Amino acid sequence: MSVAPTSAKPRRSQEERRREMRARLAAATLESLGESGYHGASLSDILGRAGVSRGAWAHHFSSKLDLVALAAEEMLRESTEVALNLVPADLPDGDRLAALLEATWTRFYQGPRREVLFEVALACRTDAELRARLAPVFAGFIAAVGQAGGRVLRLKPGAVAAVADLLTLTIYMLRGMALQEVTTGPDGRNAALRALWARLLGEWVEVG
Amino acid sequence: MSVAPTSAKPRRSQEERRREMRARLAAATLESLGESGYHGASLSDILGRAGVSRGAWAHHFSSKLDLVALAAEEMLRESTEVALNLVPADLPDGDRLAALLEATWTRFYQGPRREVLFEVALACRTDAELRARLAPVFAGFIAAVGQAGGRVLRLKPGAVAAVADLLTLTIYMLRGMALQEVTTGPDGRNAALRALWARLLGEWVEVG
DNA sequence: AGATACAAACCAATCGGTCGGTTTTTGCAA
DNA sequence: TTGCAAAAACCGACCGATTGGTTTGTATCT
Repeated sequence: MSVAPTSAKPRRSQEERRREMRARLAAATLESLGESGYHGASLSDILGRAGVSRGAWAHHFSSKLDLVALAAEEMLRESTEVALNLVPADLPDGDRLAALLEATWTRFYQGPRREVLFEVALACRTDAELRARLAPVFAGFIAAVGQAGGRVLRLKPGAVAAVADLLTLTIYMLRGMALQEVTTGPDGRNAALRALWARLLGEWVEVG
Repeated sequence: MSVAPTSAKPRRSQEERRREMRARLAAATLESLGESGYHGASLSDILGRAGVSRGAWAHHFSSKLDLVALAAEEMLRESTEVALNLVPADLPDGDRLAALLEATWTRFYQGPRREVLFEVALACRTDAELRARLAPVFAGFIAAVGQAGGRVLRLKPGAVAAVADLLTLTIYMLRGMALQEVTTGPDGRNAALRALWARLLGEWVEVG
């Protein structure tokens, strides 16, 4: 009787294996990066989380940096995707500008991704090789945010500033706020500050 | 003939020795942190820069964290001092708000201190002991900036926001801008953005 | 004399990375 | 379809280098 594999015989294809292994390692890397920081995310720690042997890792990656870079690239590319697919129609009526700001905040500057983002960005400063690999992806993300913002926002008549500039200021502001929360923990007053910023911003632009 | 010490006999007092040694180590620590990041600032690297033996270090500090914390504390306290002594009279006439913003930028978010500040702040996230030691000093710095700002800025009639909130938004903005430059290098366009922000801010507050 | 400041050899633990060997999948020839 | 060798996936022991930290001994100051 040629039965189907009973239990321990998944018979996965090599490509399937490869993809799953790399994904598992990348996920564990992000987890370790977020939990222990770039400084504490040792290879042993990552491999332990992923339940992957050293040999397997070596088979798929040429160095630790190679793994970290891939994980960061994947995360950034996903964020870029999200930014590009931002559609104003999804926003509720009423104060749409505030809603947009809030959406941007929760999407990009909250949750475990935020910690990883800061860790990796800062690590790029002192690691030329990592910077070389991630710079284009970072740039792509920034460009996507700018593109989405320019598509969604419209300058009010009489405004004295360009949409792109106001957008950059907004991103800087959110980023500084996020860094604050990374260091000191979440702070409820920041939500009020975002609302305030939306109100100020509303003097110059509107969601269209 | 009891001559004065000819050359290799400085005869420094113990307190003098102690202070100089600790200062030298702290300076080397900041240098290493700025150049190599928290991740790369090893004890060997620091001691090498300072030209200090391992034994001497151990005599003055109980651990690496002890040294790093002291160095960061000193730097933050100095910044706090600077913030507290901020006097609007020093500002030139003309666009005083823009001048104030620019002064804040160059004082706190430019130069080697900035890098160290980010490295240490981020390290605090994943190192509870470091965070415990530096949290009060960080808080003191923030409070000093707020106090100085509140003393220098005056709300214009009809403004809809509190000075403190606008101040916090400004700090967040500068911080996000600084983080950008940390990762991607200095960018001339940011100066124009600061000028723009000063103009927008001028709608609500004035330097008094 | 006694304490403090400093130096250098030394230590276990951990780091990223390598290496020989085993298991699983695959492509091709019989 | 089956047999089988090459290729790819995977494992864990092992490696030299480096980490933060200790220890033992000497010089300098009080």
